[in-house]
Amino acid sequence: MNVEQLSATLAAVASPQRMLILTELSAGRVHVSELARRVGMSRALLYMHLAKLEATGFVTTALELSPEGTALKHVSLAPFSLTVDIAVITQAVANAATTHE
Amino acid sequence: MNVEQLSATLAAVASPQRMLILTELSAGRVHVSELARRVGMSRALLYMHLAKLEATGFVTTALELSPEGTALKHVSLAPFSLTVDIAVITQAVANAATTHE
DNA sequence: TGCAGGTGTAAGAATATAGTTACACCTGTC
DNA sequence: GACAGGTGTAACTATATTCTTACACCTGCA
Repeated sequence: MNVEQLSATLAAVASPQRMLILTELSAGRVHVSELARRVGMSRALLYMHLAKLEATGFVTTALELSPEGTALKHVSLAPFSLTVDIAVITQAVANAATTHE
Repeated sequence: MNVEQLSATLAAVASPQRMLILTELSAGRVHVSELARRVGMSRALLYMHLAKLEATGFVTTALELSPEGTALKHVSLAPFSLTVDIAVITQAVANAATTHE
């Protein structure tokens, strides 16, 4: 984990809106339109937040067909636990930003 | 810890520049101008970053007189360890933003 | 007096993030 | 066909964050 990755990961979760999304998902997976209604935001905006959460591994998505035949994009919470202390940070800084891992 | 506080805390540390500052401070306390030289940024910009780190408790500052009589603002790393998982987030979301703690 | 080396901040520019609106397209049902 | 309810995204606006520049003021010293 380099400093750019750690920063992106922490930034993804450091948002009240995205914390609300994660909380809503903790009860179980939900499709995008329903999730948008529950958290009270437009689908377009939710897509932006989901893109950040998915890119950093906090959620996963799966496009599936409903029994009625319409496509539903299900969003699921991915298990995670982050610990941030000075050792983690110095380690991330030590890894060059250009390093793959 | 409510969602606003948790968000501010995570956002404070979710910055490559501020991670570099914390790493530099892990070797010991440094005064502001010296720290600015070491991390390669202007003092004005460093003050902005330090304000965020101090507001969220990652660093402490102390204004002291040097042996030569000039004032030096020493910056010290505060011990910290954050754990972020879904329980921490749901708990923060459950606490109203207007709640004090 | 004139530097050198500090502290502290205001004001504006540049950039990134967040949010809105509107569109195209799909399936099933009345 | 028209409608309800989905997915997906482009383009734009609004706002927040980051960064630069410039200033005022202080102490010690040649």
